[in-house]
Amino acid sequence: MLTIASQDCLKAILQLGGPDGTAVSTNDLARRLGTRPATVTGVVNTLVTKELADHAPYRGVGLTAAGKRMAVDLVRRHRLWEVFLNRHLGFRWDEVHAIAEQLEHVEDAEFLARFDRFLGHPETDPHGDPIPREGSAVHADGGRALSEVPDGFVGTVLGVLDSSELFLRHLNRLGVELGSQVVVGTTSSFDGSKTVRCSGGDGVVRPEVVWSAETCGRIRVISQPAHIEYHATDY
Amino acid sequence: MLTIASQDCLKAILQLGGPDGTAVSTNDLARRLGTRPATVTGVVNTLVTKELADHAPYRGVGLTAAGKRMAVDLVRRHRLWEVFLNRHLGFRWDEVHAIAEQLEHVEDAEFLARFDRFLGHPETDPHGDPIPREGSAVHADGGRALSEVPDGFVGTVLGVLDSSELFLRHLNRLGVELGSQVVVGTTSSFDGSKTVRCSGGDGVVRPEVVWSAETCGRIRVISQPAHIEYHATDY
DNA sequence: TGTTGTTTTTAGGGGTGCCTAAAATAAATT
DNA sequence: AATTTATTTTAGGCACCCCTAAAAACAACA
Repeated sequence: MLTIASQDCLKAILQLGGPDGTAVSTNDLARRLGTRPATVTGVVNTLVTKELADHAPYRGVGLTAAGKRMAVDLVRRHRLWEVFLNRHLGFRWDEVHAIAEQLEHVEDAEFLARFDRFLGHPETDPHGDPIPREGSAVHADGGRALSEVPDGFVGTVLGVLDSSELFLRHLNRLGVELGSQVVVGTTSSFDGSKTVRCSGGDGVVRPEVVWSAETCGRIRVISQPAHIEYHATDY
Repeated sequence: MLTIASQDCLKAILQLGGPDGTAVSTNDLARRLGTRPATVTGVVNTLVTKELADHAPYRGVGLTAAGKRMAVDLVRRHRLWEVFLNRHLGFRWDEVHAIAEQLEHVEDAEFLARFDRFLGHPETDPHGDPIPREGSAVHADGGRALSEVPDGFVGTVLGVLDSSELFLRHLNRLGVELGSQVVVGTTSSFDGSKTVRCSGGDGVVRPEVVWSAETCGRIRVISQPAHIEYHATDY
């Protein structure tokens, strides 16, 4: 049985190291976990003892196979809870993360199996991130960043590359949701910002507005015919 | 913020001390918490420091007003989770307790408010125990033990006075559920056992069987007309 | 009252997770 | 290559929770 601090650390190593398992610095871990580098060293040592992590001093931390399995499972639980919070309790996508943080540490296998069934075996969380199946790895995301698409692009929002509350609240203000249809107008060669026309989840199209390069770089889209109607009143 | 061990201790003091707040011995607490008396003394000291408990050495432990408020809230959360596990995930009443133990420590107020609404503001848990409203005290149970009723009694199972897995599984074997109709035949003056005819939640009546005094003393019933039909095939 | 037996606390020690401050190492710059 | 800067670890403390063993307090009974 791992302590909560250890579990959080495991998950942070996975998330900062990316899918290929790049070694992560204790400094970055400390920032992510809201603690001090010295503390991280301590927690990492306990993980190394349990053979869940590798640690070459001054070279960064990585996960062993067993560690990765546990971390992925933690991500799975976290995202299942996010689905519950969003779909059944009506929390917005910028609110679900913090609460799921508390709930993800429930370990009971039978509970998780039934909970997953109750939710209908969802494939993605409210941010569009894939929910790994039991014992499997996190699969690739699919789609690409909105900042990469050409002018005139028409597609759908699949997910975000930044699930921070700050960014998600920004998207709420812009009216972007998962499944929103987007139509890109032009890109500024000065600052990379784009003019975008976007529909909400209800299909209502908003006037064309400018999205910053920072925003576009964090929105994951897939190209596909959009069902956007242009209303005369928008002009 | 209290640690989980402290919260468990707080709840145990409430439950062992009863509604009137009788002082509880550290020995009893240790048994209930699955730990040692010396450990309990330590945890209780931290609770006293936080002004959540009173402790007169060798005289037992009690709760302050603030401590009781927190303990009742913990009970409330525990029972809400039990309702979810039973109603939405299909766990039996003997299974819900252990899992709810893990879930009850989630503190987020907004989450709890919405969770309660999602469940439809339930009044009792799967064992028939009342769910205290936010900030309120646990109300009295109502009904009486089956061991107290006269021969010929007809009534309904309101709840149990012992929610241990062992006892609940015993009731499953007997086919007793919340809302079961019971008809008492006769009582043995030798060992206090009773002959009882009982219906399941589906209304199907089983043959008359003998329930031990131990069993009868732990089932809470209320007198009311039962809708039990006597089938000839039972004889 | 004194003795016996139970209950409860104190004493001492281990593990984890958190901190700050200082030392050690690595990286960057001159 | 030497020095400066940034990163990371070690060192030393504190709090909490857990244990066992021993001492102290209480309760019951002769």
